[in-house]
Amino acid sequence: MSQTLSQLEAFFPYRFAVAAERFSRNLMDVYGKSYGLSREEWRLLFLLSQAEEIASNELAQRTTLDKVQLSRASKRLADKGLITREVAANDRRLKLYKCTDKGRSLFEEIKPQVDARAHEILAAMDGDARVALQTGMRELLKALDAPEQGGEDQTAP
Amino acid sequence: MSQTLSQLEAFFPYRFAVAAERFSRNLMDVYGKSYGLSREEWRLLFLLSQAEEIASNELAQRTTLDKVQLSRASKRLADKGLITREVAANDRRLKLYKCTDKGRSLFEEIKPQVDARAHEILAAMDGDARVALQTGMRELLKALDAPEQGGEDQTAP
DNA sequence: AATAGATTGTTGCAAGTGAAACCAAATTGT
DNA sequence: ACAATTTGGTTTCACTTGCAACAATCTATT
Repeated sequence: MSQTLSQLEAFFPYRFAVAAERFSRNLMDVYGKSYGLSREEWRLLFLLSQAEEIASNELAQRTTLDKVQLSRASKRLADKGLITREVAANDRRLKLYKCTDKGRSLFEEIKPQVDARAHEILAAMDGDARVALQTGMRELLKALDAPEQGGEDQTAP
Repeated sequence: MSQTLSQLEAFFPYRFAVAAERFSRNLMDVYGKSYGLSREEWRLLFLLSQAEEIASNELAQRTTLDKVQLSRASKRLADKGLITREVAANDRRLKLYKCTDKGRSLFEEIKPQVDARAHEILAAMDGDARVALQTGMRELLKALDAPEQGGEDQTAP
């Protein structure tokens, strides 16, 4: 039964990365294969479908997308007619992103399927383990957000 | 303090992916920036540094690397002189991978640094949260490994 | 033994990605 | 008001990645 794991398989960072990879890929199958959205496009559409209008500088803070990814993903979404992007009137460097009706309705179509798939995976877990995972993840995110408690940059400028 | 999260930020799969991405990137900084190894190369070196000799078909099972990734990563590692790969005598389609002394000593040099970085991040978490994360992750991996309880493949062959 | 089929590793090509360069617009300092 | 710096978005270039075709080798069927 309990076959011994290789040291790599026992290595927590590896297990973490593998789990995340599989989980993510599982969901990508839903919005990717069927609807041709990349992960960045999906995230952006997700965000925009809820807000009326978001400026690019706001997005940069709220997402893990850097400006290059944002530029490319938004261009593709705009080409597909799912969002619009127009230059802001007050600051013409910025762009204002809006979800079109088409984009919003596509999101409404996809979202339940993604939820279902995620739920399907998590439902296979024990209830206690599920909450453990969620609380653990929340704390990990805090730890990753924390100001790198000193050990980050040893080189002087 | 507790600013309301956007629905995307509250979406568990998103949080999971972000956490994994940051965590992984943090470690990649160690073996990547300083030693020029890709994640696949690092994993392969990790695995090979422990075993005497591994055949490619074994590797396919034990890793998340598909055959293309394996071919490319192993070629690069071989070019750097960190591993050797020779065709198996009994089945000349297969290849046998071995870690060279150079590869093993490089691994021994990097591994503690990766451990240290991982520990540094996890140490910023509360102890309870840390074990919660680990048990949750273990159960999630089980759930992901599980025979996809029905909903996976609806297309008949 | 010979052909058909399956398995394995590599390669070619198109699409994607990251880092740096680049251009446009705004802000600051003089 | 003008030049210098800063900020934001796009583009370019080199490199990686995923998918599919490919060649090489083994297995099975006749």
